Amino acid sequence: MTVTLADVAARAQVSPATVSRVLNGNYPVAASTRERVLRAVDELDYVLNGPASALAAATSDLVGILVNDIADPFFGIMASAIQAEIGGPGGRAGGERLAVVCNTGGSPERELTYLTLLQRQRAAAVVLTGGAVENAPHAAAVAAKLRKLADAGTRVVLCGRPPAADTQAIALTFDNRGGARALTDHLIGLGHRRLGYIAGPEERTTTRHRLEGHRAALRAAGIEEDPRWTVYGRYDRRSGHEATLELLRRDPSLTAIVAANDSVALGACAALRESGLRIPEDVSVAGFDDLPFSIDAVPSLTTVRLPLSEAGARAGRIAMGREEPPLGGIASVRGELMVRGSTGVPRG
Amino acid sequence: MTVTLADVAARAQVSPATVSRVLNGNYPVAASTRERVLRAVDELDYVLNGPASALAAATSDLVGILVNDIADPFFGIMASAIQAEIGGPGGRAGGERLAVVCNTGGSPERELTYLTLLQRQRAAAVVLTGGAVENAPHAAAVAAKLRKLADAGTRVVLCGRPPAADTQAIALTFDNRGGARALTDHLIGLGHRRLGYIAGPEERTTTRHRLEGHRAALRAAGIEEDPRWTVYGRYDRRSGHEATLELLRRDPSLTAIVAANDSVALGACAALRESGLRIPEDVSVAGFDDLPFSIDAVPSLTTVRLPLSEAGARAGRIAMGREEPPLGGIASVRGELMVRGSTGVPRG
DNA sequence: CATCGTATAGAAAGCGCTTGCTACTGTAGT
DNA sequence: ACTACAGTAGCAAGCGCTTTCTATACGATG
Repeated sequence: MTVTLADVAARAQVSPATVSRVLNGNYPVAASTRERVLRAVDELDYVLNGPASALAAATSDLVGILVNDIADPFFGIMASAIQAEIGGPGGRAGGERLAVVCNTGGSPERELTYLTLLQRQRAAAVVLTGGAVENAPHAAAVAAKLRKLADAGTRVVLCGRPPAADTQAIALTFDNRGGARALTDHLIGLGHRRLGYIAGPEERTTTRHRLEGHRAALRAAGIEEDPRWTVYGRYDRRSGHEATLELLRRDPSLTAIVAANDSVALGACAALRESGLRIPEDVSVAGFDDLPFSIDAVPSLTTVRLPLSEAGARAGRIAMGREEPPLGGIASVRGELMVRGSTGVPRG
Repeated sequence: MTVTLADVAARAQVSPATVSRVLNGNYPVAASTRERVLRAVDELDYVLNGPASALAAATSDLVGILVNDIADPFFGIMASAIQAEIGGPGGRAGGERLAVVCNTGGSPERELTYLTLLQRQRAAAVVLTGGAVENAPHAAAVAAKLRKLADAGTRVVLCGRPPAADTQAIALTFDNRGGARALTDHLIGLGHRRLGYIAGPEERTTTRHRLEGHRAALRAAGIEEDPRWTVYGRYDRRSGHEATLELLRRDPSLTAIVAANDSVALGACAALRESGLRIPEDVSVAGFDDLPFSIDAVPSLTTVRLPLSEAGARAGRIAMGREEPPLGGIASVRGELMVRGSTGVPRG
């Protein structure tokens, strides 16, 4: 029923081996033969059987991209950049690789499941994006899985994620600590002394690093932090909204709110506005990531720009072996402070 | 080197056939045997070889999701919902399916390439999202490909995309015409008579349908449209920004601007503000889709809410055969007008 | 006690492709 | 003219799994 290599071979009057070689182009085939084969392929409308080919060759042209939340532009932008580098030419079988993004939803189990599924498919490469979960057993399980993938010849790259110990995985990490430090330094420079902080989920590395940067800035300025000033939440606007109301309840005298990311900051802005507070006259707000919509917020959002596209593109190239990995396999990517309208000198 | 089924079989003292049956669970195996096999699997840390299994069984557990732009939350949200329905239990091999999203970047060629790649992998199902390109040869090529996929047993579902002729593909389309009509009716009801329209890329069905709805509303109200009132662009904020400046140049007397989607509307808002115009006092602005950030815009955006998650979930379920397709294989999903702060009665 | 049905396990034939090796040309080197 | 050797093409052995068909063992049945 379905057309196979053998059918093509018969039609082109050559052996299956020859057809395979024409298709994979890694063995000398006379021009006339090649043309005859290609014509047969065309006439029969032949499509290579991926699984069969992967089985025989012991490799596949699948590349996996793991993201925490595909509905979040933060990941969407990175995934897009990674995929753009991978989809291109340079591979087997006509240079096409199937770059697929897998949505873990931030769940450690799903992350592991997807890794297994990719291992099962004998993926050519895997790129993991986003912060990791700080949970020893899970981290160990992931590390073990990555090691196994690497052993099986799968290239592993981490993008915007801390290095995994005992793994040959290349890591491109964002300097979340440094960015957060710069951001809070900016606020302190404006004169703020009472700053609320809306953190992400407590168990994620990204959350911890950003919070650490924030606290380092406070400490450096000799500001003693009130435990009430930190609220943990999720990385979405809803969380920012709720957390802001909570912060306001705990300490109405706050003059600035630093959010875990831009979406959270937007939610915070909404909550402040509903509470009758002006931004930045009454309360300054800062975000993180500099997603596209941040500049359109009113007032536009002061934030830390992360080179999502650039980092993703680089990760993609490394995954394809088209760019040298950084020395030591680890590179830190810095963010850039973007001072805009949502931060100003505190009232009084 | 790598552990195979045979290794597991040897360790468990059973035949490979038995191991396979334990793993696939579709054949009676004595409890004691099953347990012995599972222990061996565990001890050897065995991972099924996907390609081999797909080859032998002539099916795979891969499900493809095609999106136009993964960095756009519109697609991210849909993809997330689809994937959530697919990743779950219910399939072969432990109920795990690899739901992968493929980013076409809106390019017809890439769309076709991905479809071929998925066909090559013998995907279990394919979900295509987003508007199609209105280009006869390409539409025919896609339809042909979809037909072939269906013939090979791949379930094909279109989500937020017009039905494909001569294809058994199930289609869940958004009622873009109706939504746009309601939106412009609302504006006209407020008293607007001079409305600018920022359309998406001219060749997409979504663009055309929304524009048609808009024009139908104008016609029904007896408003004669000035050709200068329509500008085509892309579906991003930048485009909205540029197009707005262009519209303002062409006709400074416009009192309302209807955008192709929310991102475009946000760009329009920014441009208006930069031009010293107030929203909605001087100019009203309306979007489409009701993405999460739209409610946080200042003023919050009047728009048409599309049930992205619901439609995606349904498409996912249909793709998995867990829900009956709609009668006739086609269903139209309606949007809901969300009247918010960005629209008001025109000045004067 | 012979017969049968049922539950469970194994043997073995592929699934469609890749690739190491062998075989056959024709041309170049001596 | 004879060997040597590129340049091509074919043979055939798998890759690791699924599945049909067959075999065995048992308890139930007449």
